[in-house]
Amino acid sequence: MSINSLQPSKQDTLSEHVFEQIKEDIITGVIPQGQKIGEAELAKSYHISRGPLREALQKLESIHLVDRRPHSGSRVITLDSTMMRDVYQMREAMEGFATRLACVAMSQADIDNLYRLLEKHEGSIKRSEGQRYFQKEGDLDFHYYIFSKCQNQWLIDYLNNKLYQVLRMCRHRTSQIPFRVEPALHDHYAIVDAINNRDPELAEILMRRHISGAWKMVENLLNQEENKE
Amino acid sequence: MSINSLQPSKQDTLSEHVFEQIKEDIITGVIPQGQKIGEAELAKSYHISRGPLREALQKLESIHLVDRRPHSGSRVITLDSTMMRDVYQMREAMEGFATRLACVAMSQADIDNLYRLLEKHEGSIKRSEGQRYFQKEGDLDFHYYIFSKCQNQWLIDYLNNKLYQVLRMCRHRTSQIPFRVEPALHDHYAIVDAINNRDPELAEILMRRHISGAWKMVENLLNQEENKE
DNA sequence: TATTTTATTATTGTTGACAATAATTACTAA
DNA sequence: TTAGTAATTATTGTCAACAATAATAAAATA
Repeated sequence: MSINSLQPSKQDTLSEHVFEQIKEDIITGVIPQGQKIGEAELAKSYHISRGPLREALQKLESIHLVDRRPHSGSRVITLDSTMMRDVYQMREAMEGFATRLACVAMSQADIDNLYRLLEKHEGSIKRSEGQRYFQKEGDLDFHYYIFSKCQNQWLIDYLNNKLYQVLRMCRHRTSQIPFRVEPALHDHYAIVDAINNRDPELAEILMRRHISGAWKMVENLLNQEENKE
Repeated sequence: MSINSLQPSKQDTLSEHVFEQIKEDIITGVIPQGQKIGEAELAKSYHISRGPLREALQKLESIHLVDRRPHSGSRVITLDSTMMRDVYQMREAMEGFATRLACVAMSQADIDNLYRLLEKHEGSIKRSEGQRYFQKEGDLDFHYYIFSKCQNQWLIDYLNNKLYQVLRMCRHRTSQIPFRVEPALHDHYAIVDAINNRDPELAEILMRRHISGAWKMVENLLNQEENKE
C-alpha cells in the first residue's frame, strides 16, 4: 500500500489522464526543469488537442509544477534553493499542525498501525535495503498515514496533492546522495510516542523539528553541490 | 491602500477578467452558495464562449470556490461549519507560521508602519465607525501587512489568493452580526509588541490564539443560528 | 402502482479553425 | 557595426461545431 495507490487517479477525462502523465514526467525529470512548453508540440506528443492540454497545464500550474504567463506560455519550474526552502517551510508548518490535529483524532488502532509500520521500516533497515526503501516508500507512507488522520480536508488535500508532489521532485534531485536513515527512524518513533501519549503540542513540535532537520540536511547538500561548481 | 489594491488583478485575458468577476459574485453572494453552474448559461451571461469560462471555472476550483466533477458539472461551494472550521484551522497554522517568519525578516520601518496602522484603527474605533471599518478594511490590512513580509512566496500566495478569498466569503455570511472589536485590537497590539521584541515564538503563538479565538466566536454564532431554526 | 429498462434530452468534453498577441527576423538609419 | 524600427513568423487566446457522457423522461414489465 504505497502512497501512490492512495491517490484517486481518476483519469476519467482526457485532460486528467494527460495531467497525471505530464506530472510524473516533470517530477521524474523526463521533462527537464526550466523547459519551455509549446502547447502545440506537447499536445501532439501526447496525442491530444490543445484544449485538454491547456486544462492539464492549468492544473499543473495550480500545484506549482509549471509557470504560466498570459500570451507568453508555460515552462516547467526550476527548483532553486529558495523554492525548496519555501516548500520545506510550508511542510513544517502544515504537517506540524496536521500532526497536532491527528494526535487528537486518531484511534488507538491507528496508533498501533503506526507502530507496526515503524517496525516494518526498522526491519528493512536492518536488512540493509535501508536507504532506498526509506526514501522511496517508507518515509512517505509514514508521513501520509499521520496527516491523513487530521480530519481537515483542506490540509490533507494541500499536503497530498501539492506539497508532496514538489517534494517528490526535490527528492528526485537529491536522490543520488547517500545519507543515514537511522536518525529519521528515531524521530519517527519519538513522534508516534508523543501521539500515543496524546500530547498534541509535543507531537507538533517533534514533527516540526523532524522536517526542519530534513531541510537542513538538504540545504547542506545543495551548498556542497554549489561549492563544487 | 486596501488589500484589494494589493492584488495583481491582471485581467489581461478574457478568462482572467471573468474569473475575477465570478469570484467577486460568489464571495459577495450574487451567485448563491450551492448553486449549480451551467457552462452554456454562465458563458452567455458573461458574454464569452465556453472555452475561457471553463478556464475561469478551473481557477475558481483551484481556490476552492467551486466544486467540479467530471461529466457532472460545477457548483458553488456551500460554507458549512466543517468547511469554515477547516479554513480557520488552515489560517491558524499558516498565518501563525508566517508571523514567526515575518518577525525575523521585518525591518524596523515595517514595524513602525504596523504601529501606525494600529493607531489608525484605534482612532476609527473611537470615532465609533468601529466595527464596519474593522471588518471591511482594517483587520485584513493588518493581517496582510504581516504575512506579506514573511518572505515565503508559497505562503503569501496561498494566504492571499486562496484562504483570504474564502475568508471574505465567511465574513460576508456573518457580517450581519455585531461584535466588539476592542479585544481584537488588543490582540493586534500584543502581536506587534512581540514582533517588536523580536520574539518569533511568542509572535506565532499570539497570532494563533488570535485566529483560533476568532474561530470560536464564529463557531458560537453559527451554533446560535442553528438553534434558532 | 412500483420498478426496471429504454429512449430522449441536456450538459460536458474535445476538436480544429480563426483572431490576437508576443517573439523573431529583416531592414533602415545613425 | 549597432540601435532602433517595421515586417514576418510563431504561439497563445478565443470561438463555434461536434462527440461522448450523464441526467431526464417515457415506456414496459412485474
